[in-house]
Amino acid sequence: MQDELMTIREMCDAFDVTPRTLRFYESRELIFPERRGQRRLYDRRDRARLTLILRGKRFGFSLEQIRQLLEFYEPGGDNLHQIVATLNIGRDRLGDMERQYAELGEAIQDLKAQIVEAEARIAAMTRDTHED
Amino acid sequence: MQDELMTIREMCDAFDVTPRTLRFYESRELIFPERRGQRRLYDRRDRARLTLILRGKRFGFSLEQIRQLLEFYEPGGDNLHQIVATLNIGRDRLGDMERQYAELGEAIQDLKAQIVEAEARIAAMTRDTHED
DNA sequence: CGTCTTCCTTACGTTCGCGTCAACTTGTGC
DNA sequence: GCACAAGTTGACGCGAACGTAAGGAAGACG
Repeated sequence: MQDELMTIREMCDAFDVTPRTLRFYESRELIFPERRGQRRLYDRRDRARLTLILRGKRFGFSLEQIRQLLEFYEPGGDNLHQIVATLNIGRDRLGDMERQYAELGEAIQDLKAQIVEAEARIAAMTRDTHED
Repeated sequence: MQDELMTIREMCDAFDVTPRTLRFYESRELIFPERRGQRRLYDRRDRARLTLILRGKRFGFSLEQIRQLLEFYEPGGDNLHQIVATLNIGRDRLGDMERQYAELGEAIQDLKAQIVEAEARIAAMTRDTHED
């Protein structure tokens, strides 16, 4: 059961990133591809993690924040203290994301209002032009 | 009508940024405070722009993207072509933000599910411990 | 066997967003 | 008048997130 292993190039093509980026994420302990000799091989789990990494980046999270989130998505520690700790990290991140979600909603409303206004200005200008 | 002018220090205290940050934003043409002699003085408009800047940063936008957004929030050009151009920039950003909003919503749901799962694991562990 | 391609490591370079001095001007109180 | 606080302009520094070039290993192919 090879679990759909992919080479670094296949990963780059699939996710639109460079090899350098994948190696960099690995150096920061965000992904842990297998090694067949020297070569890296990425499985389903690595792809899932990379998806979350790129998503997190789009939200403006740092790689370190994302690393903590990933840690949360994978069981990790086996003792209660560890699990509670990562749970709290998850809750913190959730709080961040919910705040950001709410704020983004407002920003979208503001921007929409501005767009409507701009459209009105354009309508007025073209109307004036045609009535000239 | 002084329009509530504030010094750089008052701005820093109000927005929790450093003077360096405000001067840096100015160098990147994000804000344009008046000058009384050498000293900078910030009015209501500058504060509104700074609010949008800090908000944009929280969303992970670059200062350049934010600059374009700000350009959109202020009339700017007086000819039709200019206005249409900035309108399109605004629409692009709106699209970005709406995509991000939707994705963030999903991410929040995912994370919530993970948290519930982690809570269940903790409940099971403590129950086992107490039943020992 | 040599060559080609793909990957590897090492390491220095780059951009963004400021932090951190250093040295100078400018009101402000005493 | 003179110290002092607040502000100013360079200029260099720094961490994050990669880009990029140099040199080497390793399997595939004719």
